[in-house]
Amino acid sequence: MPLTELTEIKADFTQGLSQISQFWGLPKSMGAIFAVLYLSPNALSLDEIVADTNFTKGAISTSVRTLARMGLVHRQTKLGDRKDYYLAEDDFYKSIRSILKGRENSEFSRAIDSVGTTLMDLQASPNQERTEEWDFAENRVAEMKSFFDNLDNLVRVITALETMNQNTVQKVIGLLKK
Amino acid sequence: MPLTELTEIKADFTQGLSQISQFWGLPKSMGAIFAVLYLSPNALSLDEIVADTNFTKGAISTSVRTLARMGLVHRQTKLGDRKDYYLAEDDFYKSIRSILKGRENSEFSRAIDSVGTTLMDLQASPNQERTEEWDFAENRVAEMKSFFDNLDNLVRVITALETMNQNTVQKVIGLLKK
DNA sequence: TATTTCGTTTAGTTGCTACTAAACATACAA
DNA sequence: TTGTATGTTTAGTAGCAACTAAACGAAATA
Repeated sequence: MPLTELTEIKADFTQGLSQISQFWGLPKSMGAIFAVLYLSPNALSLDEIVADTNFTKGAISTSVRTLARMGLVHRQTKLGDRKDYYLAEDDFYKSIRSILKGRENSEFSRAIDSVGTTLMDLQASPNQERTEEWDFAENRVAEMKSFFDNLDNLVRVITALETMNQNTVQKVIGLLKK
Repeated sequence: MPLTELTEIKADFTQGLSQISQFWGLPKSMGAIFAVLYLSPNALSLDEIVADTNFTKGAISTSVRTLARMGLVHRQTKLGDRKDYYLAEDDFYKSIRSILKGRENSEFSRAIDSVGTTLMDLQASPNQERTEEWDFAENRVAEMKSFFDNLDNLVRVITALETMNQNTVQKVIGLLKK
């Protein structure tokens, strides 16, 4: 039996995005915030988001700011109004690029870099110290690094795209299908 | 100053993969286990992994099993030997496909599905109940669903690939570059 | 049968992080 | 000035998930 009340449906949708958010290791509140903004025709103030999500103002304040930093929502200000208003980004492809762009600064890239330094450590060894195990490790790490470099390259290209849409994805799919 | 001892270098590498693992919301132990297996020329028993990682047997037991379920490591048994031996998958592209395959069962796809049911709920409304807000929400959710469908399609194609390697990635990059 | 050797399961602990509640800061208005 | 409306920061809490330690089970061996 389908839901009939719009508020019910919205709540359900919000719940769904919260789970997705959680799945990706992000706070549930971020998914919830995005959901209510995404379904709202007009930009919402912080307090309105609070009312729609049942989180506290403090939680919304911080979560909505990181959402804005990720480019998933946009902050608006109206003249003569001290409130901030928030709007959901509705171009998901743009969002993806925006998220990927933030990757350089992250803890993740630092960890990736460590693979590179490990490789350099292994390569820096004088030849007489070489053992089979050493060579094996060096080869393995070299393979991993080239894999990461490949991915990094892919991400770089994607973020550089000025447009990415269904069409782009379709083309990629077509290419992969052979 | 580069590290000189192989054990030091290995420890450093293990540490790096642990962080990466953690970054993706996985237990650090999984990254550590994969690291020691990946650098080992021969398959390792559970106790050997324990010795190399400083985790307890219980933790290794469960983590290595989920790694195996994800297809990132492989369990081996030798005749006349009760021990299990584990080997790291070294084809990362294969690993990616393997991971993506496990996605259908996951909590994630259930959440994705909820977007679809939300859309159906919205579409099931009799026309006289329609409001601007309702229509807006319906359009938005429809857009999101089509985005997810696109992604799903992409993943489906990728998992269906019999081979994926640097070459494939290069082709995709070439296509994206224009 | 008892004993050893392996892997698994369980009960309990720890640590992390999202969240709440409330204090705080800032700007505007009266 | 005091008061009011906003957003931010902080201190504390609660819940969760990874991990430890230890009990358990199962299989081989004696």
